[in-house]
Amino acid sequence: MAIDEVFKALADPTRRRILRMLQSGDLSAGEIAQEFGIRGPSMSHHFNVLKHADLIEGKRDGQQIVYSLNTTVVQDMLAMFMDVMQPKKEPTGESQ
Amino acid sequence: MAIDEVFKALADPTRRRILRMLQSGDLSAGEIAQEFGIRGPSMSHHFNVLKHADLIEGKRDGQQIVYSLNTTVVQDMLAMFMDVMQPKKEPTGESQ
DNA sequence: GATATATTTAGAATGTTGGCTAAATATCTT
DNA sequence: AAGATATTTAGCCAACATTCTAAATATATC
Repeated sequence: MAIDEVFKALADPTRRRILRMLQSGDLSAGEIAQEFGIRGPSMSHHFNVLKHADLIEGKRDGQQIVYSLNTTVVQDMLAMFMDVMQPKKEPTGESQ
Repeated sequence: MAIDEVFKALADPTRRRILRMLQSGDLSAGEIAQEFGIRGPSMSHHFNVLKHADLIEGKRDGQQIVYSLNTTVVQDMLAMFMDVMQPKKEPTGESQ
């Protein structure tokens, strides 16, 4: 887990939002992408950054890639931190 | 406190190291800069980013600007987080 | 007030990032 | 195996970040 990668990954609001989405459960690339006004390839890039930071993990399930949070101690702290800074919402939670 | 500014500020290893240095007490711009192989103006830029993120505060004392951590709740969490990720050292602590 | 020291501001150079489109790959269905 | 759907890879470009040098500002000292 390269600390530099983690902080760089967190520097982007889109990626932080992806992490927050995954806090409520696993989601496919498409399900995540849907919530953003961003094309697939750009989303794919964000997934890659998060994977390299070891913050998420992707598993193929049929045609889709299902992403899940890597919940190690550090990443739990991170989740905590992100909750303090910006609580996640219930319904179609969206802000930043 | 703009969350986006905070995460961007933390994205740079030089700035994280500045924060860690200040965890042990206030330091002047020069004292901080001394520890890095980076010119004054570049350091000044980093101080600015940290100030805008409301993570540090600078007060003039004679010819020098003395910087100190802004220790609010969030920033304490941040310190905690950074300690987990990368404990600070005692003597001429350096690694980052 | 002239000179020295500490820091910042301004502006340029270079590298990185985040978005895009087009094309490739993988899987599923017919 | 042809076509549809989901995702990634490759390559491009504009915007932003990090560093630099030169010059400006602020304070201290002679």
